[in-house]
Amino acid sequence: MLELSILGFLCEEPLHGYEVKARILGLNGHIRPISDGALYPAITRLVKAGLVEQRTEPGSGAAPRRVLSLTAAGRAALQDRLRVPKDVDITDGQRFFTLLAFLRHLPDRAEQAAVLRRRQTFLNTPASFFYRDGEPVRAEEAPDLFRQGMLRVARATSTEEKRWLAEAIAALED
Amino acid sequence: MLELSILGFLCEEPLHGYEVKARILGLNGHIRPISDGALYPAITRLVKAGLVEQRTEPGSGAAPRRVLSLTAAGRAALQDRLRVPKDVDITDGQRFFTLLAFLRHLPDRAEQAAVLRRRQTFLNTPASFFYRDGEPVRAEEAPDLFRQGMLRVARATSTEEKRWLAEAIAALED
DNA sequence: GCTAGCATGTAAACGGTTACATGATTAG
DNA sequence: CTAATCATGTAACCGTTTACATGCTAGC
Repeated sequence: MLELSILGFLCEEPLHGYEVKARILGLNGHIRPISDGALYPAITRLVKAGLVEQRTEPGSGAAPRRVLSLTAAGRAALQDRLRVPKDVDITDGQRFFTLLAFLRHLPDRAEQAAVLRRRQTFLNTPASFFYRDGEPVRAEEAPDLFRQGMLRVARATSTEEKRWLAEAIAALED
Repeated sequence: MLELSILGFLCEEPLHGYEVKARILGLNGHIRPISDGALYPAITRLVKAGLVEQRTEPGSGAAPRRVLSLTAAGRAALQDRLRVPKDVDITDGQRFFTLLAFLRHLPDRAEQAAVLRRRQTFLNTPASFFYRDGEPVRAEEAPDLFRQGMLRVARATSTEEKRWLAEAIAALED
């Protein structure tokens, strides 16, 4: 997931590590700022795998920067990860949003639509949230105030997401 | 987080591991079903910490069950985790929802309201989501279809959650 | 005879956080 | 002079996933 974000941002333009961190922060808000201990090892992995190239530049008032850019292999890897997401990436909202953030880098609109349709299918399978004795729980019959809240918020999210998915898929298939 | 769920479910009634797993599945839907490799070690940790007691019963048509129940220390630990959630628990939606699921086990309504208020404060701090150059990005000006979708869904979620929080806090302070 | 569900567990690998470490520049 | 921001990195630890392992019962 972190690797996907790094590849995604580098696909737009070359950046140094610190900038990547700032971009990720801007995308997520300050929910879960990414830590250095995750970021720099991830970059090193991508460089070793030949997906990212680096050249060192004098830093603007600080340590020298490692300016990173995507290689051809890196671009291909990014597109693969977007095209063939793992099931987890489709079922976990958090991950799916990260995927969405970079889905524009998939060149083919049909392939973009296919990813959205996978998510749509998941959201439409029953039992994707909050079941009790095999039956979906309605907000009114939730055992307490707090679970009622969970249900309300979950329902609002899912409703809006389904609406958007339908519109977006239609638009991609214009 | 897993430990919180285990403590939370055991607070309602004694259960064996397999049942706990089923409850967690019912709460999350089949998004991220919890794995055995996470569940059983977590139970063992809680037993070692004296928060959970176990007695073995013959299984209904299967291996013998370890029936788990909360100790007094376990109940206290659950309430502590609910009362004094870490910042992560408040800022991460996923974690906050898990917390909500068991918040009814906090005996004091004022303390329940305090937890909700912490979440409310977080949701109202600017920059909690999707910023660019220090400015919040509006859905219309998002760079592409997909990020527009992210924003729409995020906004719908946050709107509904804020509305519910306001109502719930008011209700708790009746 | 086989599959599905019940029920428990372990070991390796992975991805991430936390804490530690360094050092330079700029603004108050 | 001190805090914030820029900029990079390592090491220990932690919780989780994935894969492996076992074995019983009920229904097809």
